[in-house]
Amino acid sequence: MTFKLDEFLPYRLNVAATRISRRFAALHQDESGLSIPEWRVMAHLANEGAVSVRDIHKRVNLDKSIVSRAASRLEGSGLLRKSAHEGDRRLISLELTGKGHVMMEKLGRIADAFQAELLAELGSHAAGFEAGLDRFIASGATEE
Amino acid sequence: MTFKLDEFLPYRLNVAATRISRRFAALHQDESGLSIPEWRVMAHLANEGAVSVRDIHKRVNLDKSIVSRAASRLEGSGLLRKSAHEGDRRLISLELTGKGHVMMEKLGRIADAFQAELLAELGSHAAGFEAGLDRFIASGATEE
DNA sequence: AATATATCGTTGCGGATGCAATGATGTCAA
DNA sequence: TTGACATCATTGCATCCGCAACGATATATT
Repeated sequence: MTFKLDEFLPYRLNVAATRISRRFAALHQDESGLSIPEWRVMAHLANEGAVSVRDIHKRVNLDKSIVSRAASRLEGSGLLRKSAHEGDRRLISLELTGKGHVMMEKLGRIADAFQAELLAELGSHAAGFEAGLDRFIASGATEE
Repeated sequence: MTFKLDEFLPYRLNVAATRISRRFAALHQDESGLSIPEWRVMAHLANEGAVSVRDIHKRVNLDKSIVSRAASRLEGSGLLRKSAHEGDRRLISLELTGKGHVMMEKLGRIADAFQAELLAELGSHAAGFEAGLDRFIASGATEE
């Protein structure tokens, strides 16, 4: 048996992703209480303004149902607002509330600091690592 | 707002890991029917012989409960055998059956081929990518 | 205009996950 | 020896996830 799990890229990638996610969660969890899907929705809205569930679903690698439920929870917490899209009544516009913007202000800073920390850990391997990630992310992309 | 989700390493890492896992699942799923936890347990047993639930839990980044349930399913499929550890009756020895070894023979080849494919996709970035993964994997390790 | 087809968001449901008991067994110290 | 504490595997339970309906609305075709 030549195969070694420890050297298997899918396994290694999964372990690394899990650990990094946990480290990041530990940094913001107390303050934000956001789950990963909630965090992604918020982060996307912070940059994009008013957007539909479908837009987020496509841009942020989350199933429609997950975006929908995350949005409902965030609405319940007063972090975002849902409103009818004028013109196409199938769509729903999601946008951050004032409270949501305040939170994302803080989380953005925490995230930027963490990103810098990770890049420092990568050191000279950062460029190669990012390039590799790009290839793997592109490899399974849902083409449109 | 300076923060961009697309450039955020935890996000990128998660997306890459998910896509690679799906690609690998698509390669072996029809033949094996194994979930990720089941695959990890099998792969570990193929290399290590008789081992306890706890050993796998520590070596393979899975919760005890997940290992336990995966092992029960695999036992039901006739791929592994549970037996009492002589000496310490708290422990349970897990080991592949003949059928399990046959399956891992095939899966090992599939996995090796996929690994080669991924390394080819990384091309010149492979070394940097692996080095980066090493750092991130080490960074959250459960020290002992 | 009327019907068929496509798209959007939500919800149901089966299964997986993670964490905290639980019961059984081992170890250590008085 | 006895009792306190640690360790192991399993199980319960709340939650989350992914997929497949579903109802509502838009678009395309005739």
